[in-house]
Amino acid sequence: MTSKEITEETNNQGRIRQENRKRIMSAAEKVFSQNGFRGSTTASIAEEAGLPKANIHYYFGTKEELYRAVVDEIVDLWLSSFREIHEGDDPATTLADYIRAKMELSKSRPEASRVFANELIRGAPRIQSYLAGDLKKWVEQKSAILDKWIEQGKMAPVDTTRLIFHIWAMTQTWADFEVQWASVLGREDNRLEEQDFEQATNSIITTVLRNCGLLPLPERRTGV
Amino acid sequence: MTSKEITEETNNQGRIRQENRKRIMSAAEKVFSQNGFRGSTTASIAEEAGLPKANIHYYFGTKEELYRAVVDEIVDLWLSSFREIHEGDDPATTLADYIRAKMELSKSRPEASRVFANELIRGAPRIQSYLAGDLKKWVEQKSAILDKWIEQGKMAPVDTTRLIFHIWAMTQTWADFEVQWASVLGREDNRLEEQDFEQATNSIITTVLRNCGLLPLPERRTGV
DNA sequence: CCAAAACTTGACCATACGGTCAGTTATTCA
DNA sequence: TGAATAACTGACCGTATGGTCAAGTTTTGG
Repeated sequence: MTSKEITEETNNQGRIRQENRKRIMSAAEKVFSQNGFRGSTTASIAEEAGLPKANIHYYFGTKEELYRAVVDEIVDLWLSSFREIHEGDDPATTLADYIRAKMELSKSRPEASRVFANELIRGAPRIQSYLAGDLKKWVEQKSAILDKWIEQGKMAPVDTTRLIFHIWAMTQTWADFEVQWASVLGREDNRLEEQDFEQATNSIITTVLRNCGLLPLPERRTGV
Repeated sequence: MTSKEITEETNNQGRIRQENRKRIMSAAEKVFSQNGFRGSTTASIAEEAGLPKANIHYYFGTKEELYRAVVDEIVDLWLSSFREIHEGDDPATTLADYIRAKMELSKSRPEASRVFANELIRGAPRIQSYLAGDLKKWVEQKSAILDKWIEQGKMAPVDTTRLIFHIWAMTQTWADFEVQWASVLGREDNRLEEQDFEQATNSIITTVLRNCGLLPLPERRTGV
């Protein structure tokens, strides 16, 4: 929610409006995630929301406006999920926690992740300023702290910017491309299970911590 | 190209047909990658190809048919890029080579990668059989060989299936979400540069090899 | 050189789509 | 309770879209 009409956000004021906007945005997130902006129809969003089409336009004017509201909410969610990292923190714990938090998002909000992915694939016409602004700053800040940790000998030297990028790639793939991994793993209905997310989380944490010299290398088996 | 009408594939037979199909499919790949199936119009594909719209329908009947032709070609490309791995091969070299090959594809055919990504995000209605068939088999074969290497003490024990998934995630992110990384890196026109791909490739190789115990852990700096 | 086959395309059609609006019903609050 | 405000929605509109077609032009192969 970008700061707009916050006036009536509490205490029954515009209660119906709030509820219906939420309902419509939830339906829209689902439909947009499956068909992208151009491929989604206001009629199908209305159907998903269980409301007549004109109602959607009553609350959101145009399809573009509705889409922006959905994307803005997702961007806010993304940004708020970025924990603060401080110079004094423990690298291994911090990295593992961050990976867990991102995986939790992939599991709980896969549609949001896919709307975002759709937007990126299309060249991100609507979130350019977010990418080159808030997100860029966040990456620079975080990688600066990681670099400090390296200087202080708290972790091994790595390319910290790419480290962050690749953490995102590995965590988001489990939301965006769920069907691919579920199919390859032979899961029913092409949906991943609780346990798949846990196993993936562990695998990513291990990979990242080993890369940063924060986990001892496992012994190789002695040849059979 | 799925084996269809191979008869007229050489020697000027159907030369015009071949050339125009190629031209249209190339334009279609570009348009589909940006708008997905439902969001792409035959008119915009025609414009991109520099041909009248009716011409597209002359060669490909329906939009659906054209889309399938494009997706089939991409699936073939993907499958053919999977190098054979043999039990006797050297793990470090093999893994590094595979990562380089995948990154080469991300750099040279980003649109193809995005069409594929679009299809996955939508739940892969058209490539389900490929995912659960050829691709599943490929992953099982490859991870079996990696497991053998682990048994033989040639590399450290890791979750080989997730290893493969995460290599894909890290390599494809540079094609699918190029605009995100280019924006965060502050690149002009939001396009990645040659050097970005090299750096990313090195980072992924290092990450994977360290994870498998195939690269010595770098020394930590002694505290400042 | 010629006729058959392949290719080309402007004009057209039915449908789907985003969006509007006027008339109605439900809610709020003094 | 009543009047003002907010919410609701069926019917409608202009445009965009996928697809067709018939009339033409070009290419092919004997």
